[in-house]
Amino acid sequence: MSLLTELSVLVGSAFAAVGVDASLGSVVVSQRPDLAQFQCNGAMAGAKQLGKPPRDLADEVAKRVESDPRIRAVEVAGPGFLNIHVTDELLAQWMTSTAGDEHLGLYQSNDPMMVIVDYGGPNVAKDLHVGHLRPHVIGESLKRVYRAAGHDAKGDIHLGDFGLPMGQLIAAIAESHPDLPYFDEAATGPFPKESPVTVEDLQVLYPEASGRSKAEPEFQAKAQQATVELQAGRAGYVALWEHFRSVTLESLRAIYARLGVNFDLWLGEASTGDRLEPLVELLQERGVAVESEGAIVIHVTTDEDKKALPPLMLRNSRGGSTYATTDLATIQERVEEFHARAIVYIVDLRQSLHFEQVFRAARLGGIADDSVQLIHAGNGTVNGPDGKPFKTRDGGLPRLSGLLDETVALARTRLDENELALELPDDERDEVIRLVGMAALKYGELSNHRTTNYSFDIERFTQLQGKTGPYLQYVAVRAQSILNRAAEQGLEPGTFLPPSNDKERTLILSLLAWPEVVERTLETLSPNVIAEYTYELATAFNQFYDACHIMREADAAVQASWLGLVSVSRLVLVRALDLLTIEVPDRM
RNA sequence: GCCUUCGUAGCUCAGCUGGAUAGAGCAUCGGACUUCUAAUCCGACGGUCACAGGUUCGAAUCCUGUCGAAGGCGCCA
Repeated sequence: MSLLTELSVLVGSAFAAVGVDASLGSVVVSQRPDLAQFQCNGAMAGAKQLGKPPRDLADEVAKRVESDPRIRAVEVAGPGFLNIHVTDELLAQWMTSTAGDEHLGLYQSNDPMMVIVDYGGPNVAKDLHVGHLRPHVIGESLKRVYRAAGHDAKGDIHLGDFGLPMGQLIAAIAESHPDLPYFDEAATGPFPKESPVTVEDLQVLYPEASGRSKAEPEFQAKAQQATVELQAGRAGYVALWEHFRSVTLESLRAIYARLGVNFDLWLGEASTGDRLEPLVELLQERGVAVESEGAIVIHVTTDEDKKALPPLMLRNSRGGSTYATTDLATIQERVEEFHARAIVYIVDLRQSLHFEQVFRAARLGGIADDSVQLIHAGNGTVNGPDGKPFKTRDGGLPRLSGLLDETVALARTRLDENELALELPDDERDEVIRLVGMAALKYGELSNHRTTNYSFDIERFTQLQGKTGPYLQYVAVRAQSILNRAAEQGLEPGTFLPPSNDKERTLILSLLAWPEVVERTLETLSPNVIAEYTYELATAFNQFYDACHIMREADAAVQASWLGLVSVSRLVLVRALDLLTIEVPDRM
């Protein structure tokens, strides 16, 4: 329950009483704060149903609503807007219940779902680059939002550890180090525990091998052969592949620790290996998968399509699986083993067609029925500050780890320049700088809508003022600082009094809007809704802070109520930032 | 060629699924510190929402077309 729901119920019953649908009574935060706190636009639509002028209907509803003791005033404006003001007492009541609620008013789903959030998808042997930032941060955020709404969400890294690239690596190493035991066809193991290659080696090897594969048909054939044998379970190849996987994961874990990204499942494409054959057979039995031009495909076009979609390639003409196959098998795995009721993919929008094919195939083949939501929550691309695709001077993509270093270094420069946090011990200050850097980066990322192609401008993101991560951390820390100071004087947050000025009212209204913010984030699957909100809340708090000098307040009851406001403001802000994967230091 | 997404202030972006006078940040100009952390707050300037039609009480939002941008289009992932 939230204040908005309570009001919607009230206004809805008034609509029902005059003979139209109660759902017309949906109350939203006013778009004109100068005119009202809340508004309802239902009269315009309802008037059509009743065949009477909207203002007449609005007047009737207003009359019923304004007699309610919780309502201070209702006005009808324009074509039939209901402008609603609630009593200050109601606001105080809601602050009391919000402060006493461990979820701070957030709806907890009464039908919790198992949600698998698939984000990241880094590839074995490839370093993370700037482009990986988006899905990782958005995915981690959405996973937390699902949890905050009472769902059981798991993040799956879905490692790219399958297919031709693996064969290319094996073929390359077979050429450069033919004496290694992994290449003895008869060998069954055990093989050395130590990896023959480091992750750095792989990062050099992979682009080479991939390039050669395109240019040299002979090498390509070897790579394809190795891929097939690896998938068939040749012991030496499997052992070598496991090394690729483990050295890659080790380096990934380090960077995820810095980023604050946590996966619950460390599965990959290859973990579906045992499912591929039976899946293809099953889909053939069901008549969904058919032979075409030497391959096995699933036709996914429907009559409603303007243009035929390419069929999903289940097995290519060489007998190999594609990533469509593994993605389909992964859906099966998630449904059967994890009982997923929603699978959310945070993957580049450019893969839209692929997911459309896979989702349709999953429905057609009965892999996931309609009780399982399949969602491609695609993300846009990252551009450089010039608005063009992000590239380094040599044309490559900047490495993510380097980018993190750069960001933290810039955060340090900012703090140094402004002579901030100088009183902190060195190690604490270092940690603050790290958190400030990460906040800058993540807020810069998440304040954009998920689908936009945004300009990555670290100079702008690390600004300490304006709509940035560091600003939001600062506000939360400032709130904490007041609470600390109050506690030193033995002052505690107390009973919420009805607000006595507009800054206070605005702050309370902002705090009480939090449940709908999370709700809407879940509807749009875009964390920028929360990012936008944190800035609004922070601004409302700062205005309150500016207008109401808490420590200097003479009236002890008012002071205690204000301290309560500070406390809840800080809690909501910190919670909201946590959903954006942003951490707030104790002081800064 | 076909399909998809996008085009909002000088710059970077929001815009709560069709509502009132389209909002922020940055930049520019001006104001507020004997401070509960000024990393703040207040004000000013800045828009034919790419363009043209249409749908209706009402359109940045929905439909059609034009121009422009990015991306995708069976055996890579």
